[in-house]
Amino acid sequence: MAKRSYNQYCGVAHALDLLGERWSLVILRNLLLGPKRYTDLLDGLPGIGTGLLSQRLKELDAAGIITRATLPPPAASTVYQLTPDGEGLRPVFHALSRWGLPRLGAPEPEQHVDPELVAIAMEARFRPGAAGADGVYELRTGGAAFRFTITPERIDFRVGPAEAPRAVIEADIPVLTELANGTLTLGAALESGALAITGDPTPLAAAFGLS
Amino acid sequence: MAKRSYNQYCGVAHALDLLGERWSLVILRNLLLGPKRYTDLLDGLPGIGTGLLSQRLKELDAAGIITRATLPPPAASTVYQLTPDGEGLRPVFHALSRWGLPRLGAPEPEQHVDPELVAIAMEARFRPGAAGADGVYELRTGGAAFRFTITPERIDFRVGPAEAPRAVIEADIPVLTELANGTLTLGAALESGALAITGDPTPLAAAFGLS
DNA sequence: CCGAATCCGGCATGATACTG
DNA sequence: CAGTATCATGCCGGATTCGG
Repeated sequence: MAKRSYNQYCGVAHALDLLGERWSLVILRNLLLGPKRYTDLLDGLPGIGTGLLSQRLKELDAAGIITRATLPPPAASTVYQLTPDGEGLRPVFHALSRWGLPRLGAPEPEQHVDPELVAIAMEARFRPGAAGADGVYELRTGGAAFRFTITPERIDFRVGPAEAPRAVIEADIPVLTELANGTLTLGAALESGALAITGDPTPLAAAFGLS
Repeated sequence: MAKRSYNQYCGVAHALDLLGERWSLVILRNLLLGPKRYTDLLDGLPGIGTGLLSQRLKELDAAGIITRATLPPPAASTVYQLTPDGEGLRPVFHALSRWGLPRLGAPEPEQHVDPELVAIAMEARFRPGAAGADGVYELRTGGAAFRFTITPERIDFRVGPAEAPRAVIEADIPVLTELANGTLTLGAALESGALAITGDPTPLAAAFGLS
């Protein structure tokens, strides 16, 4: 039985044929910060059901968007990660995040709140071309730490702390969300104590277009 | 009964809560070139089924992404159109088109081929910032004509011919698709006669990053 | 414990028929 | 033209089970 398709000669429709099924894009979003194991994916996707996750991973693998890899011993566990084709989806996620974030209010009780998701929102907020912002930084939020590297054209977030970061930025998840959103200025967040930066805030303000 | 949701505090997930159901994004894509009637949407979405189209239009209306409008007499027919929030989705479609187009081969027999869809691919291909490309142009393909207006930051496609365009570009749909894709150069297309431009091709080459 | 496969009730989808 | 009603089918979500 053939996969269902929109059957249109159109880049958008074809993208949605590959990515538009329920959970597909959300799974890929969770792979943006690096490889993940099956169980990690399950934990980050409340409600998915193991069978459907398994099926989606197979479809995305068959489409060349993700690969299954086996970590070297002693870890020896299998992980899923984006292929270069999958990495090419980053602009799609940035656009979705920039559109969706302003419509997201305060976290509701039943909502799953995850530090990785706000890291992705920050990645989407990044504006290339800021001068003098290059370097490695650290973001701490919701009990997690991320290391991010800025170059003039690119930003790269990874899970885990940074060594000798140029600056460390720390705030809770809703504050960072409002910041990524443009609802809250950097100045106001620093002044109220909702956000702390150790090191020089100037390059960060430039890289994220914050005032 | 509550709509189903990914229940995550994340801009991407929230966007997909509003847009991720089957057909939603494809319907919105078909509104990118201007308002459409119910039947026009049905014709452009083979396989949707009238009930589902009706339901999706209601959902998108309730979410503030589209509006229902009644044309002034004597037309007096109701059309659906993007709200400003819906217009804000353009970057999402551009990103999806740019990702999906390279994976789209030649049109297959069962695929629905539509001139509007290639116009959207051209819109997605547009690179802002080209100097000296401002003006009104016409695109003719697949039996349809489009008028597009270029400013330094923006391009705007509309259905229908242009008056006194600065240039007219004409080719069939697969050729334009390959061009939007980068698979075919402007030079090669002109030389082979697959594409014709009346007027000056230089500003078009600049605006679309074509060689 | 990790990484699934299987089964099942319920809802979403797709096609057709029908109505204001 | 612009939808609603109905119905068969298949997809989704949840629980359970099973092999490494």
